[in-house]
Formats: sequence, structure tokens, C-alpha cells
Amino acid sequence: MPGWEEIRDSVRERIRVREWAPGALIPGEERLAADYGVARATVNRAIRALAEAGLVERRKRAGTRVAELPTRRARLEIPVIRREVEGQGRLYACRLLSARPAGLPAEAAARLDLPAGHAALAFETLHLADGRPHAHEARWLNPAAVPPLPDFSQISVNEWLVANVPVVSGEVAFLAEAAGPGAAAALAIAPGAPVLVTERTTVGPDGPITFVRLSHVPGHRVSLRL
Amino acid sequence: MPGWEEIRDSVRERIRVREWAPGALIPGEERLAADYGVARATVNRAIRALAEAGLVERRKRAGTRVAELPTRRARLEIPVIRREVEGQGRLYACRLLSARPAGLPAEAAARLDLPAGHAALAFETLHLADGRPHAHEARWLNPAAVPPLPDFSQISVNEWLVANVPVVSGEVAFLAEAAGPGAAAALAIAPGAPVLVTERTTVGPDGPITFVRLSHVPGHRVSLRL
DNA sequence: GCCTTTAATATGTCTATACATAAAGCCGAG
DNA sequence: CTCGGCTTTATGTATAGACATATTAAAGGC
Repeated sequence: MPGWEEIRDSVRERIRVREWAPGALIPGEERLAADYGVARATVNRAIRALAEAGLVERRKRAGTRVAELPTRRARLEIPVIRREVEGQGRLYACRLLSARPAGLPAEAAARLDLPAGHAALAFETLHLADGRPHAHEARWLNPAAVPPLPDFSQISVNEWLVANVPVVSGEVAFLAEAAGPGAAAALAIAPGAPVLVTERTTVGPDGPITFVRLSHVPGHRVSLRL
Repeated sequence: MPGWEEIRDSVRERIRVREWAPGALIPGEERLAADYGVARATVNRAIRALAEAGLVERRKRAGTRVAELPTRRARLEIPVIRREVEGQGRLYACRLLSARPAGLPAEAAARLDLPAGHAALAFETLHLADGRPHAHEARWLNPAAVPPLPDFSQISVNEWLVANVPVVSGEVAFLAEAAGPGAAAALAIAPGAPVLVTERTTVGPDGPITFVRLSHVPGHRVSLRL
């Protein structure tokens, strides 16, 4: 008696060998349930898993069809930097370079959907791995959206936020740019060297929370498994 | 009578307001089901969704506890480039710059877990959006792992692979580097300009399939929603 | 006291059944 | 011929009950 995972695998295989071509309808749950000799709920679980993986598309009444161009989906687990570093067996440390009130620069304002110049707190942090620069963080925090701040000499801004402010939605983006003077100095690299930048915007229940730009040391790879 | 999504939201909220602190056990399914007045399966569906989102961790017998550092997960939908470009309302085109047998270079070999110099097919493709360079693709294909190849003047290598070769596992990585001479010429940018590179490795049922390096035009952002 | 076996327990899954919901397609009114 | 509304149908969700499985905690043997 097959379980839902076996049915999922079997259906995936039947799609692979083109028993059902891309774009074609596959049999309904009722039918598959009878074929496999299981209850419809079991088939539902299996096909739903394939739908979540993007291999099939389901619509009520219209049935389930094999996706035309199976969009692969990768999951990125966004790590707290400390964990990422420690996960590589290296010693983590961070230094708060500056923390001061500041108006939002245009780019941060646009990402946070707030007016440029909006009152914010600006943080600059250097993350270290084994004592050497790992990433330079520039962060703008919307004070209206977070509880009173603690003393950030003890805990990194990021970790405090992760643990204390609920996130409703957000965005992560990757881009490449030439290292700016601030980041280059902090990371001890040549200005203009290509750096991988991850930008993160998070929105909480009380509005936009924070916008972070992380400039990674050259050679850094962000990797996701499929 | 609440559905599983409402229960999921309710539990998420109760975690948010610290009714159950990070690391703490939350009540068992049986108990929650009684509290909410639903069947256990409904609670199971709700809590499982939270577990998949990384907000709680479940273990048999041990129960469900609130995750200590809620690792946010982002989903990246890896688009066929044509779709990505067309999704922005721009006209897509691609030009196959070269296609020839070649030994695997060291980097590609390492990623594919094949010996350096292993027989492969090397492709170079330029992707265009609205007639202007969008990305430069260097690809190595393991001929042993794919069916006979079609004529790639009609369809892009990528699209043919997506539609014709099943992928078992793989990896996507982002990094920044200075544009190499080949990519710089193809993209019509200054050599040494910072470019975002996405590397993709895919493995199929018959072994490693392909390794791709996509060099994007400066200013390109890859963005994921949380 | 320490190690092994056993029982208790929370989650995981399956079943059979029922009703809800969305949307495709039919059909009649205008 | 077109626009609503109705019917049909596949998926979505809920339920009570059962058994499976993984783990922990307790009981037992040495």
C-alpha cells in the first residue's frame, strides 16, 4: 500500500517519461486514487506536493496539468550571519562601526516605501570571520516600527531584530557593484573591487522595518540548493 | 468554525506576542484541536505549514517548539530567461555565439563532480532584451547525461534542457566578479566592470548534466520575496 | 549506579465521507 | 450574438477514527 510520497514520486516519474506531456491534463484525484488503491486524500497530498514544487499546476474544475516550463524553485534559508560563519567552523565577531539618527537616503527610502529623508536610525556594522572582515553592513531602521531599542554593544542589530520584531513580508535581492569607499575601507579591499551585495527589506505589522545592504568580501558565494 | 489557515495565523500570532517564547513547547495537536474546536488533522495542517515556514520545529514524541532563531526562508523561482525578460514587457532574443566540444575547465569540473578535462560540449550564448545585451551565458553540458541534441539555432539550450531533461538536484549560487574579456565584449561593457554571476549546476538521474555561468549586465538585480 | 528494555506519547499518515469553492461550459434571455 | 445565470465537476478542506513511527522517559536487570 503506497504512501503519499511514493505516489508523488510515481506521478513525477510518469511525467518525466512523458506519459503525460507538458501542458496535458493528468487524471483526476478520484481516478488516481482508484488506480493506486488509496483514498483521495492521499493522492491529494501527493499532487499538492508536486504543485508546490512547481511541476504541475492545479485549478479547480479545470483539473491538474503538467507545467509547460517547469519553473524550478529553490529555497534560500536566510541565515543570521553569525550562524552562517559558525556553520563554516569559523569564529564570528562583529563590530558596530557607527549608530546615529539619519534621514533615509533615496534608495533606502524607495525600497522601504517611505519618503526620502524620513527619520531613521543608521547603523554600520562590520562582520568578522576568524578575525578577518567578512561583510560590511549598512542598515537603516524605521524607529516607528520597532519596540524600544536595547544596547547594541552586546547583540548585533540583526539578531535583535530577528528575535524581537515579527516580519510580515520582505524582499531579498542580489546584485554586484564596485565597492564604495566606506565598504572598501571596512573590508580592507581595493575601492572599486567587485563585491556581492545582498539587499534586504523587511516589513512588519506596523510598517516598514529595516533596509540592509550587506557588502560581502570578494569571492563570497551565496548558494541555494534546488 | 476556523479553517487551517486561520488556525495557522492564530498560532503564528500567539507566537509573535510571546504567549510561547522561542524554544518553548506549544500545546500538542490534540489539545489545540480541542481548544479551537476542530479535528486534529486540521491543527496538523496548520502547524505543519508553520514548520515548513521555519517558525516552529516538530519532533515526534518531543512535540512542537518555537524556533529559537526563526530562519526566514525565501523562495527563488528560477526563471527561464526568456520568461524573465518577457515578464518585464521586453522583447527577448538570444544568439548562440559558439558551440563546440571542449574539455571541462577545472571550475566547471569541480562543480559537476567530474574530472577536469572530461569530454563536454561548451556553449556560449548571448541573451538580449529589447535588442540590447542582457546576460552572457557560458555553459558546459555533459553529453553522457542527456538525450540526443536538437538544433540549437531554433531553441535556446536552456529551454531545451528545462523541457527535456529531468533534474534530480542542483545548486544555484550568486557571486560578484570583474567581467572577463569574453563576457565584457559580448555584453558591451568595460572589462573589469562588476557583474553579477549566477552559477547553476544541475544533476539528473544519469549523472551531472550541466554547469552554467550567467554574467548579467551591470545593474541587474535578482530578487526574492520572503 | 549504569546500561538495556519497555511503555508512553506526540507527531505522521491513511481512510471514508461530507461539504465547500472555483471555474468551465451550457443555455436561455435580451 | 452577447451577456448573465445555472449546472457540473475537480480540487480544497474538514472530520473521526485508526494505525505507524520516532523518541523520550521510566522500569528493570546487572
